[in-house]
Amino acid sequence: MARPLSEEKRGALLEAASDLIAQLGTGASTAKIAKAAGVSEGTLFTYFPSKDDLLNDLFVEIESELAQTMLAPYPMEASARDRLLIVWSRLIEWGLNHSTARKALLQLKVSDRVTAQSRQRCHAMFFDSRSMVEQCLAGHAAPERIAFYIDTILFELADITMNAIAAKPKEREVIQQAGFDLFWKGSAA
Amino acid sequence: MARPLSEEKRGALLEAASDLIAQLGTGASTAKIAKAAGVSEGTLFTYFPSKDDLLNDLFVEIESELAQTMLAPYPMEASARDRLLIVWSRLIEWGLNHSTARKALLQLKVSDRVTAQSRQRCHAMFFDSRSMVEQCLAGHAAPERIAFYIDTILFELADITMNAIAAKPKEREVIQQAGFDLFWKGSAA
Amino acid sequence: MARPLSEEKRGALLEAASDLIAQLGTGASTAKIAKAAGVSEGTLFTYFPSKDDLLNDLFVEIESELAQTMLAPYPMEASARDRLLIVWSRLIEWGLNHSTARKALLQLKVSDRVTAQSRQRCHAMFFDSRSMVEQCLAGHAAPERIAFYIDTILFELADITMNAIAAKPKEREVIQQAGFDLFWKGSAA
Amino acid sequence: MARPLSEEKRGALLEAASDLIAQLGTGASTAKIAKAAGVSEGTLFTYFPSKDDLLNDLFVEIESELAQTMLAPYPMEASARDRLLIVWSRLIEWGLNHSTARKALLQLKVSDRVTAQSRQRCHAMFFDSRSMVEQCLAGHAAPERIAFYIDTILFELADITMNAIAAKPKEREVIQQAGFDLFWKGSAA
DNA sequence: AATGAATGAGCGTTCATTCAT
DNA sequence: GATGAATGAACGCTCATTCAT
Repeated sequence: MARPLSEEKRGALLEAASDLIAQLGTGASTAKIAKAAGVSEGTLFTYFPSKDDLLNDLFVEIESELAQTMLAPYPMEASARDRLLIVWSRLIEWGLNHSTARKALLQLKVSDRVTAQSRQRCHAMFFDSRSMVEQCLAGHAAPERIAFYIDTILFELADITMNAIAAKPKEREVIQQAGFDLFWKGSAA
Repeated sequence: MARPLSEEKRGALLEAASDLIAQLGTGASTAKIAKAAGVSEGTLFTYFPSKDDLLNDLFVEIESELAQTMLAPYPMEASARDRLLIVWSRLIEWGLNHSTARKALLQLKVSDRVTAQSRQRCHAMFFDSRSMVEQCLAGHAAPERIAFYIDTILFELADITMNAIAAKPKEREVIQQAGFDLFWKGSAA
Repeated sequence: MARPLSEEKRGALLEAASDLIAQLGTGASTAKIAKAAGVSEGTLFTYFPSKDDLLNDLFVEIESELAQTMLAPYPMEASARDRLLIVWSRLIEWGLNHSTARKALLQLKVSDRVTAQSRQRCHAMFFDSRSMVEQCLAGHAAPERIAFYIDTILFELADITMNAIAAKPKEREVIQQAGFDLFWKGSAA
Repeated sequence: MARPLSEEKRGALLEAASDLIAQLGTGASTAKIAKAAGVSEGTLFTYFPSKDDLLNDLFVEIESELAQTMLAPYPMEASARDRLLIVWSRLIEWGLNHSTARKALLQLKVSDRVTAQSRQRCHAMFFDSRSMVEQCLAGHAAPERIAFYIDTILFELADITMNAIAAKPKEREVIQQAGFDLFWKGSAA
């Protein structure tokens, strides 16, 4: 009976990959990643058959964490705007608390080594959150534009806003609010 | 005397670099770029002392083209909204007409091989366009947020919009308008 | 665990380097050296982090072998002149038996890629031999010139002598003796 | 009628080559040498068909200058020892006054790109000086060893002595004398 | 004759991956 | 399962030399 794969090592590898990819881009070498994770070069390949697999798994892992965060319960009695504001705040907060992961994600999104399939898988993980936001926008935005606001604008606008906050951390409150206002007012029918 | 540097070859190299970087990221090899440009590997380095120089020059080149496009005259008698709509349309049109350049730009922006200095140089090239947009927003948006709307939101939102259009080219008109509306309504005081 | 570094391969690399550097100078390529050693190009760099390291290690290695040879016991009852003659003979013999190593050494000494530190390390390895020679010269040479004779003249004169022998191997005995006589008589007070 | 080759440019190229080879070894690039000489890369090759030719011509040039120096008249009435001392002094003085040329020479001697023919040509240039030294040693050294002393020892010993002086310039007088004494006393029959 | 752009082989080095231990 | 030595194809870049100007 062989030794089982250690979840701990897998995690260390993903974290090391996240750090190094954030820093150096997807060109970060497997040797460096393995070393940063405290395992040998060969071990990386028992957890991820190839570097592409590591990249894709990392992408899914990070998106998955974000999706989990978004899934936390929302106060159902709050107004649509207020619930959407919570979505917005969670997005921003997660990004600021996971800035390396976010940087890594940026690199991964832009790389053609992350497959369409991985992207699709991640998209699916946001199904519930998406539905929730859909409800929030239901009475507020033009129905035919709702898909555009959610799928195209919301997350990307949050990303932009986070970049602005990252550049001027002291103005976080103001920028965060300005970003939300832009989205809310801009999406009004 | 001797043979003069050929602007044609320089152009071919930049174009080849643009294509391959759009496709493969900044990891695209100088050998491939030279081959695609129809010159020998060594020749690349007579035009660009190093790959980093090529990357930076390409970045500046692309941004410069975009900046030129934005600089074309605007009808001074048009309303603020209409003039901003022209800005928006030019941005989108340029992006759609130069989709590889835009993809390459995306990769370059995300790479730390493009220096702060190059980014600064490009930022400066948009000074006039920026002033113009500032005037458009003057009576429309809250004064303290105008900088945020221009420096952080406008171009990035256009990028997002272009991505959406690229994914669904048939809905171009609709998406382009939805993006503009979001910006205009969202930025109203 | 894993495969241990093979002392055999390291040796083969150093020997191949010695041969090729003797022949072609320090410009001998790592690819040629690896091939001559029967390992792949990459393997060279698992044994020596860089070509400079290889060069320095080789320098130290060769000097070390020579130093070992010189360290063999000397008949304590022999006269100063006779003991010095043994030093001289060992020097010449080593040189003739290791003519490629000696040629390589010549190239390495002349290269600025061999660091001051490596040279210092090697100098130190001859400390005991140096002391012995010092004793031999003690009653024979002018005290203020002993350092000059040892540090500057002895080894270099042996080198010159070896070159002469290499050019006319048949006259080895005569040349070897002539070289020694020059040193012994020339250094007399 | 084509433009004649300029002796000035040829000289500048040889001098630049001397400097750079002294500094960087024979690996110094033709481009750097041309630049240092203030001519274009291509021009180097109208004066020297190949880098090997440049190397060989430089070797001959430097040796030739030294040979010229040695050829200056000697006081015929002086004793053999005194005349030999003049030879020795000129050798040392030339070396100290032309330290870059000497360093370059060292690199060239050790390189297999300098052909046996070039070496032979240089050897021949010292014919007269050699005869003169031969006369000086005639009544002093064992006849069968005179060739060894002249061809093998004299110049090389001077080289060694110069290195020692270069390392400790303040002790020039002492070292220069010690070197000569070693040669004179060492070569006595 | 002079120039320097053009060339492609070669350089030292890195890399993802394999496999003996 | 874990290790890290082994591999050889690429990589970015340099070079001696050629040749259009």
